[in-house]
Amino acid sequence: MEKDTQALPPHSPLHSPQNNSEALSLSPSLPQPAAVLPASLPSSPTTPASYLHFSSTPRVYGGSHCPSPSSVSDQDDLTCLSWLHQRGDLLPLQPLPRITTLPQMLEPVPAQQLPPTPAKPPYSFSSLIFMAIEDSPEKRLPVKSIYEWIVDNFPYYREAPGGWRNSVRHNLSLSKSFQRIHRDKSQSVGKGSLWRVCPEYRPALLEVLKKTHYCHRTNSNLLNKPVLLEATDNGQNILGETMEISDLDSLSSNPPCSLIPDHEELVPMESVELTEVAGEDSEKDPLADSGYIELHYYQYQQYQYLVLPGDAELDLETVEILQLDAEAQEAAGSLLDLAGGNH
DNA sequence: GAACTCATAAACAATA
DNA sequence: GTATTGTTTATGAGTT
Repeated sequence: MEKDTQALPPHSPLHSPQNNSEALSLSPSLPQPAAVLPASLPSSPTTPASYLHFSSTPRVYGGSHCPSPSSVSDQDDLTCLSWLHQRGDLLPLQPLPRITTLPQMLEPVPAQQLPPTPAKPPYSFSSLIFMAIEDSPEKRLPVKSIYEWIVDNFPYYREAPGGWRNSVRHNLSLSKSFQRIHRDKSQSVGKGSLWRVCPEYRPALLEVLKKTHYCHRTNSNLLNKPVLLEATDNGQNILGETMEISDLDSLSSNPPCSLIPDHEELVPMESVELTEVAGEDSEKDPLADSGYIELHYYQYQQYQYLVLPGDAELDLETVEILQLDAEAQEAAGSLLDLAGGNH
């Protein structure tokens, strides 16, 4: 309540809802970021409740979560994507360089507009399989585990007709991107083979994944079908356990704002060091040294919210710029070597 | 309109 | 015998 308003700077720009989709459609359908955000996040000293409206978590990847090659076996290569299912909408971004104003609240949104059923993820089966395999510690999975990963991360498939499993198998068999590995008989548990991502097709799969992600940023239709709500029954449980924005009463009485970036307040990002983004928080983020930032998008009613921890706040245009820059870096192979495949 | 990608369905064989 | 896995073919929708 109180903290909500105090988190919003008085000079925050006002934006129209119709622009919202373009600005916020970064991730229409995301793997569930359950347990990504610490429950203490909402009580961040600098952004008490601003995360409700527009903030993000400067989490970084490449640390303990995705170990460096020097410290891990070859099964944990640099291209670890294990953040995919548990970190919500991660974009390969630069550290957040600046703090901008927060958008202000506009008119309330009727709760009736909430999507009744989980939305189908925008990702192709190839992408889903790719994510599933990459998210496994061994970088290889049996079909059954691929099913489970998809169901766990995309609630749509929990209730979807079983035909999608056929599609998964169809993709595995047909796509050159995936290789079947015969299980060691001595270690074989269950039937079937293991599947892995063919290294030479890995960059392409990543590219597709990125494009899908990127493309749907501007697909307003998908804004109302956030996977973040898929697992909830009433659609009001924003992010479930990860959200401590549990005060939905305050939400209804203090409706969210539309999240349109302030074009006027963008600040050059190159002037900020990563360490600044990590903040002064005493708690060391294990992901703190990668070039990545984790963005959490939450859906409340028809709006999406980007959550930043601590005092990091930015507008979505900044996010976009950051992402573009990150992609440039990525292309240069400087960030997690995303497209580099196995080395 | 053609080519292409993708999703879906179905049939069938192999395997645990 | 059953369920699962893997392969193949076919079809239609959507996109380029």
